[in-house]
Amino acid sequence: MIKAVRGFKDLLPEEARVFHWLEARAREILLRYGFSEIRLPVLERTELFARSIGEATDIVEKEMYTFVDRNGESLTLRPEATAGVVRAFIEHGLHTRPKPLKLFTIGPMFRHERPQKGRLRQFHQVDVEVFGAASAGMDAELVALALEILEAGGAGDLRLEVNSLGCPTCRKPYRESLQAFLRARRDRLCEDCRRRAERNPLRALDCKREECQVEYREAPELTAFLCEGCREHHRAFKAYLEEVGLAPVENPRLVRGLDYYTRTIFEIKAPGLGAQDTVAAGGRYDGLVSALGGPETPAVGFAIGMERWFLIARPSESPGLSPELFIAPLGEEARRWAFQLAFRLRKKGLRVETDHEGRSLKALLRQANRLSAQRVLILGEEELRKKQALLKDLSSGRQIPLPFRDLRDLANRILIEIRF
RNA sequence: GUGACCGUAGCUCAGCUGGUCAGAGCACCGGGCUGUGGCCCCGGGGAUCGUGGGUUCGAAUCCCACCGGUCACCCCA
Repeated sequence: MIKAVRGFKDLLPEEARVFHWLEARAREILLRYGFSEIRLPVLERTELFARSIGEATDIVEKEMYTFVDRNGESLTLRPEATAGVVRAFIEHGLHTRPKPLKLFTIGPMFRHERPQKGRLRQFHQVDVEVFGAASAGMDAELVALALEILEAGGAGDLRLEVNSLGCPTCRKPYRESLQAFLRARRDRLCEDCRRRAERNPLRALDCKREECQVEYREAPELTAFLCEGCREHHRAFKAYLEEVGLAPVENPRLVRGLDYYTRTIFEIKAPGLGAQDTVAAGGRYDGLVSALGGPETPAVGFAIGMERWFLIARPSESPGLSPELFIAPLGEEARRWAFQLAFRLRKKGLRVETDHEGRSLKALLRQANRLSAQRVLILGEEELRKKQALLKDLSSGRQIPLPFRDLRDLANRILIEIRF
């Protein structure tokens, strides 16, 4: 049997319905916040991700679906959405649009990781980006937006963690100081942290090992290195949140797996999700647009992981719509009528089901019942001869005769009977 | 990439000290009710027992490898 590729999952009707409902909640709120949807390709040049996410990140080093196209260029299935949005922003000169420019996109992302709860190789994100807004107010607005979307999906019990990564000016001395600190303790750190110390020292602070965390208690904190501008930005960001009653938890250890972030970063976690408890995460990336060749443009964004959101969602009722009428034809001639009736009635906007397989009346009624059809039109040879069909109400069990002159007339009478 | 646990019908599982062991419930289809659903009763279809090796007279049952699933590490949405 050919099975789905590892980490790639089918969404069966019941799940697809919930996903759809979640997306609808997100779109609704995003439009209210003034965002416009853009749709982007799933495939980009590998170089785009290498340059934006960072060469030395796990994503780029070992998690991308990269292949060489027939014409010899290296392409990659997008592991995240921001790079593509920024690429489109630059490519289409969107910087000429009124600022701030608020965009969102929803779709699949691909990362070759070992699947587990809340982590698939093809997963979906609601990705939200704002270009041309430099101040902390927008950062706070996005946090509020993310929380509102998640809650609209029925997610409760969320924890908001924030931190500031500073800007290149203040991060550089911090990085050096941290690196010196790590090197001094080299032999007491785990293997991973020794590696991180050289490649990406910030990441060491996020280590899960108790032994390492003990060492890091004395580690220099970025907060102490923040420049005046970054310090003020972060203060204002938190103040905005507190003013609307959102309580951010300051987490100086919070870092990002993507190198492009500056200043504000935040994560929204949900207990109960297991090890992968981040449902949404984002931050500011003021340097990325220019780094990719666009005009100097401040930007902030975040992404919600659909699958994780799904796990904590409590969808309110959205049952599939049941048929208003089930036509139960008996015999070849009746089936031809049923086909035509269904065709006409559906065009009139009625939800109609019928059967083409020539099943017994008993089977047809069973099917109608299973579909939760409201009524059944029984149309057999006898009814055709007498020009009188039977319309049965499935909940009461009552059935009434429905006399007719011809097919068109029958369709009209059914419509009247059901609509009025 | 590493580790632990798991892998029998579409689903949930029983069988597993090797010898009618290929079963049950649900679901599906049909019959009882020659043209009337939901309940009940009866019947039917559907499984190379994850795959491939090995041990044995004999393996779903024991061993090995691989594949897949789950969770954790890692990483992240």
